[in-house]
Amino acid sequence: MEIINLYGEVNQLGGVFVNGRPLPNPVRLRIVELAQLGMRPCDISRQLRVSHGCVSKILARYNETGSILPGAIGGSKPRVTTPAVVKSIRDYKQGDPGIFAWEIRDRLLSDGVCDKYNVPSVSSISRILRNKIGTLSEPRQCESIKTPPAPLQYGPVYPYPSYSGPGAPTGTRTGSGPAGHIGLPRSWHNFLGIRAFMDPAAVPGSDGHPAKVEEWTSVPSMTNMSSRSFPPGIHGAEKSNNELDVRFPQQSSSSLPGYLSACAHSPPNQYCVYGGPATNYMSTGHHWQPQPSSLTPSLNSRMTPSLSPGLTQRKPPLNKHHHPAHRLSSASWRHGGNTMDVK
DNA sequence: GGCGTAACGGTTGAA
DNA sequence: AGTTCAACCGTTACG
Repeated sequence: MEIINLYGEVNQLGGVFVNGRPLPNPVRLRIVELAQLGMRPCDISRQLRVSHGCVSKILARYNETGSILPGAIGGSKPRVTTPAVVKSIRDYKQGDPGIFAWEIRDRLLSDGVCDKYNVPSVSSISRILRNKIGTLSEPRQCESIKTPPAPLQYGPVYPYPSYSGPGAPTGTRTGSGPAGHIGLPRSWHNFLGIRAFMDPAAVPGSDGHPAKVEEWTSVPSMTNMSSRSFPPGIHGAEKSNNELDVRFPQQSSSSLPGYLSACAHSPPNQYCVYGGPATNYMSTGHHWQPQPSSLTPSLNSRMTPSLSPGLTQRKPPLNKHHHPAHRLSSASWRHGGNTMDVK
């Protein structure tokens, strides 16, 4: 694979990508737009010079979640050290300053504060004691000596408090199955595309979080994409991409509101905020707080127009079977007098 | 030829 | 401060 510069590589189609990093939102948006215009995925792939696997994935995700945004990269599973757990630990510690971490762990279980799936590990408890309750007392040096009576399973800690439903883990992780977009393993994902709809106030927009756009702003040519074609309000998201020499001509007829709503599931510095302040579309900041019914976001309701006030009506989900008449030549095509130059 | 997806190597960020 | 781990990414190759 040819390395064209510090950041970008070139795929087989000649498109530039950054390994390990999501495509810029404008490109993702463009993929969905083109698909909604009836262009076949293979043509989109060629047109945007994005691998068909990626096109397929993005469109599948969009169909699934209603969001064009990438998932949350990095980070860890939702913390098990919820305020309630910390409070309990504090209480235990206050009640018995000499209590050991493993004893706390046992008590969390026996008292029902946690279940076996979300009980913090001993090391986590130790860290809590050290970092959050450190001032209470510190007989901790003994903890490494006083070991639990039996080897406890410190394995994965499970993100969902008291989650013991049918899908409860059987010794492995909870959350989604492999590649699940529904039972998303991290709480961010539980409201993929949902939060911004449900709680516009939770979409702070440009709140000072610096968007990590440096790579893409450096990418020489993300295959000629232009921000012109994106709906108002999304422009903030592609701000950085304006610098790209990208050329997409037509004013997009598809406003595709809500495409970017799912940025709530991305951390503030998440690269998905390519363009920084996408004020009304992107939520920054982590939203680890419990999400009501978050495990089963209604994907059917995700596109409910009423959930996206002020935004134009969502288009229906993409049809998997595009009408042949909508096939577009990859050479050039016109929209509103503008011509898309493929090369 | 088009499409879905596993494998792969990479990035990221909380613990 | 550095490491680990598990999430995600897009590309590639295969069926």
